[in-house]
Amino acid sequence: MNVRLRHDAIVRSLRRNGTSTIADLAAEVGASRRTVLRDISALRDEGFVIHSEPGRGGGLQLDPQSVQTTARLSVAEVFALLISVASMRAAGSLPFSDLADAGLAKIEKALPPDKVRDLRRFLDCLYVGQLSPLVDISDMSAMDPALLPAFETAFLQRRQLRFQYRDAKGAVTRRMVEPQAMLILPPLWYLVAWDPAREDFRHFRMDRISRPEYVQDAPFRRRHVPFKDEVTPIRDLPR
Amino acid sequence: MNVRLRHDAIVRSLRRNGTSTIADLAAEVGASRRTVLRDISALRDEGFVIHSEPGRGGGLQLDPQSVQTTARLSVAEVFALLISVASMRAAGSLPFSDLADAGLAKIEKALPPDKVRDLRRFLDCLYVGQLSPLVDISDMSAMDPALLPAFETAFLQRRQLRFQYRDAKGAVTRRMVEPQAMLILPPLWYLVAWDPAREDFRHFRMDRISRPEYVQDAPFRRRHVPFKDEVTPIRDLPR
DNA sequence: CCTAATGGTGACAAATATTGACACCATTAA
DNA sequence: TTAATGGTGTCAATATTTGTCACCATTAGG
Repeated sequence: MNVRLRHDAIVRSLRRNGTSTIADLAAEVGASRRTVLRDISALRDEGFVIHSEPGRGGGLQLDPQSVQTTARLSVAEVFALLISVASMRAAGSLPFSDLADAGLAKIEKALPPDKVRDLRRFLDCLYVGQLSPLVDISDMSAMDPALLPAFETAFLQRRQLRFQYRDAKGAVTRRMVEPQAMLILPPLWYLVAWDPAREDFRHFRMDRISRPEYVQDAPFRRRHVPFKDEVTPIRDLPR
Repeated sequence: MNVRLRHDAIVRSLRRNGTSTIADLAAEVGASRRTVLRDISALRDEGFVIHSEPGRGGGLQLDPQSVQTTARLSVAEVFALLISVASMRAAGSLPFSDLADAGLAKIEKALPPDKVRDLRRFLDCLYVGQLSPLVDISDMSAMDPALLPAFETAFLQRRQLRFQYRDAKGAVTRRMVEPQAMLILPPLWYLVAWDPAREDFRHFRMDRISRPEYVQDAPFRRRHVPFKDEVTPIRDLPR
C-alpha cells in the first residue's frame, strides 16, 4: 500500500471511529505499529491536529476542526477566489471573511512564488469606492472568465490592451488603451485606462468589454490615475 | 533531491523558460534524462498539460492555463469561501465569479461526502434580498469566525441557539431561539429565528451576536419563515 | 506498589521504490 | 542523410521506506 493511500486510510478511520489506538490502525491499514506512528507524525506535520492520550483507555483522536481537504486549483481559479474575497471585503465586513482570508492565504502560500508576486502586483491595481446610485444596474452581465488571461498579461507586463466596447447606448467601438487600474464599485467593475487616441483617462465597464487581447509590442509605463471620487487601494483595506 | 522538490523545480523552470529540452531540465535539476522523462510523465498524470515537440528545435512547453496548486483547507475555511462566493454572486454578477465557482466546486469535490451534505443543507437556509437604504452601516463589525461551529451545529442538527445580543440602542440581552434561516442583505447578515419566549420570528444582525452556544437537549423543527421583503433562496440563484 | 495498556523514540537490517546507464525507436528540420 | 529532439524498456545500483526490537513515559485499575 502506498504511503499516500495509507495516510488517507488513517484519516478516514480516525474520522469514522472517533478514537482509535495505534494497534487498531496498524491492523486496519496492514502496516506495523512503528509505521503508523511515523504516519501520524507526518500527518501532524501536514497540519492535522491529532490528540493522543497515553495509558490504559487512551488512544488517538482527530480534531474534526482540523480535517482538511486538498484541491488542485488552476492559477486562474485562485486568482478569481482571491479577488472575490477581496471585493467582498471591499463591500463591507461580512461574517467569516477572516476565515475566507485564512483559506486564501493557505492557497496563496501553495502557489509558485512568482505567481504570488504577480497576484500582489495585480492587487495593487485594484481600487474600491462607493457606487453612485445613478448607474443603471439592470443590464449587467458577467464577464467571461476566458477573458482573464489577456487582462492579466496586459496588467502584469504593461502591454496595451485592445478590445471591443459596447457603450451605454449600445454603440460598439474598438479600443486600444493602457490599463492602469481596476475600480470596484460593487457590484460593478471598471477598467481604468489611459486612452492614447484621446489623450485622457477613460473608465470601461468590465461587463461591456469583449474580445480583449494584449498587444505584445506596445509596452507603456504606469501613470498616476486621477480618480474623480474617493477610492481606496484594496491593499490598504483593513484585514 | 526529493522527488517532490524536483517536480516543483521542473514546473518552475518550464514556467520561466517557456520552452526547455529534456537535456536542459536534466542538467538544471541534477538528474538523468530518464528521470526527467519519468517526472514529466508523472506531472502529466497530475494534470499538468505539457506539450512536446520532437525533432530539431523541439522541446517541452507547459500550458500556463494548467498550472495548478494544492492547498489544504480546513472545513471551516472551505465553508467560509463557499458562502463568500455565494453572497458575492448574490450581490450581483461580477467578473470571474464563474471561475471562483469552478474553483470552489473542485474544493467541494475534495471534501468528505458527509461534509458536502452538511454544507448543502446549510446553504438551503441562506436567503438573499436587497438591503433597505435606511440601515446604518457605519457601526458594522465583522463576526468572529470562532463563532462558526456553534452556528453550524445549531443549523444542521436543529438545536436551539443561545447567545448574547446587543440591539441598535446598545442594550444587551440574552436570547435562546430556533435558528431558521440566514438572510443576506449585502453587506449585512441576519439570523432569522423563531423566538419561543415571544412566540414570533425575530431578525438578529450577525455582527451583534456574541458568545453563541447550541443547546444539546433543545431540538426543534423547521418552520416556514414569512419573510417581509422579497428574498431569494441562494440555491435558486442563477449560476 | 504493581501490572497491563497505551503513546512515543532510536537503531538497524530487510524490503521496496527510485534512479541512472544504455540501447533503441519515432519524428522533425536542416 | 544527419543531428537533435521526445519517448520506452530493461536491469543493476542506489536511496528510501518499513518492520523488528528494545526501551521509555504515562495512565487506570487492582
